Amino acid sequence: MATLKAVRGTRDLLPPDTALWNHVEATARAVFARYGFGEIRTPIFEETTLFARGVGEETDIVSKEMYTWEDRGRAEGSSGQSLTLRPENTAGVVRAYIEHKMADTGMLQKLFYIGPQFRRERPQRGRYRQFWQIGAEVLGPAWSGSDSALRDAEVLEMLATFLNELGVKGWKLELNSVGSSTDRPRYLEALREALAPVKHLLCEDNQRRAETNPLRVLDSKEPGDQEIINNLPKIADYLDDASKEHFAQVLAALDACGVPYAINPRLVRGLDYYTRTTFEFTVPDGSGLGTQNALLGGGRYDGLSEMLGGPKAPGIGFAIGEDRLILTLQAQAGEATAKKLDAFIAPMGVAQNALALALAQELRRAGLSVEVGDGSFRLKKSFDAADKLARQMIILGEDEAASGVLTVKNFNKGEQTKVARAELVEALRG
RNA sequence: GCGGCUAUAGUUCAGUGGCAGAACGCCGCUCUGUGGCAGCGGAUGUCGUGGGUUCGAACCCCACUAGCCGCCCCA
Repeated sequence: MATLKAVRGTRDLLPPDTALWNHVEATARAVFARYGFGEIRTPIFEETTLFARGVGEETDIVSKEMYTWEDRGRAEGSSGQSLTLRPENTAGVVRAYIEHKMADTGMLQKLFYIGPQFRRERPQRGRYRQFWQIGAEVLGPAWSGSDSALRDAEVLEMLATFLNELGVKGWKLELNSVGSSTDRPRYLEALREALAPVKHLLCEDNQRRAETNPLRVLDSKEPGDQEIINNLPKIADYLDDASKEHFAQVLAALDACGVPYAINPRLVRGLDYYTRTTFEFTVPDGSGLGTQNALLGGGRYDGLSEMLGGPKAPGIGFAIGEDRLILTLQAQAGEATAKKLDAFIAPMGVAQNALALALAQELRRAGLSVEVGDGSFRLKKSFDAADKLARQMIILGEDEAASGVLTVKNFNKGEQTKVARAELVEALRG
């Protein structure tokens, strides 16, 4: 029989790596809490329509990367809903925002999530079919200040703090403004006009993009097309006064907070819902990501709620690729080593097993991390196991059982001492 | 979805048509309550899967699967 394996693009996360995952998630929770974010958990699958309308019918994600299936209908023979494993989480959060009438509180909502997302892409390092995102969204009615540039800057400053707290080295923030929902169509029109006469000079990929998604031509790396691209209209020239002022305010607030950034006029993002501020945090080559150097991305989505049939609720959010963040931390810090237990109890002989387990129970209740050996092991084997797993080893033989005084070996100091059972917890803590 | 590279022991890898290998790790013994060193011994395994060529295939051919790299795209 063929051996069963995790399906393509999915993987198991095992100790000791999971400790790093927990550390990253705990750090995110701690940092986000300081900025007033609360956790939201949305379903892992939603109606397909949500993503089609929210993310955009024409995007690669929706047009070819979703895991979609037809659910069973209620009655025999009736067809069910089309459902989809979530390829991203912003649409789900906004759906929940609308469904639970959060707008009616009149308050700004600050929500974060941590969870798996699914996209059927060709797997690669830093790109999996089930991958984890840590994200956050700030949204609310306009009068809650949700469209304020202060929120953009706050989110970016929070991300800088988060990455610094984790010890990510060399990150770079790139940002741009893609304009409001009225600027963007005007710019797209101008872009199409400018591309029309020169389109035949572009490479095949860019010719296709010029048709389907002209913004994408801008971030093409095709060397032969750079001259044409450089002469295309700039989004900055098509921003109205309000959008320009908004972007200027974001930059001013980042300057005030000392968050370094680089403006990248070519930074466009693939999801249809982005408006005005868009951004990306990248890490340098050699950070374990190959060409997938984008650690996280995000932006403002002032019209998303309305696109989903909700009230006007401007917002800004981001998604961190947790898998990529972990790869970066591992590459920058070296291999993770398992944290050692406080003690290993080595019973000398099976006769001491029961007592050894009772001792382990006592120590564990006191909050110590403890492993128990088996009395049938030779002492040498116990030493080997103990040294790998724990900082200290407790020898429990006939003498110790009778006297109540235990032998404690400290591997770091190389010392061996006799400790009375009543003082054991204290001695092991030291 | 497209192109390239790769797949052999737990791990890292060698092996280009003739007995399946090394290092590290693992287990045992020397050594029944004091390890890490050393000596000796042992097991490593469907050579990714399936087919084909051949007297004979880890090796050559085909298909499939998976991983990696690049493209597309994105976190």
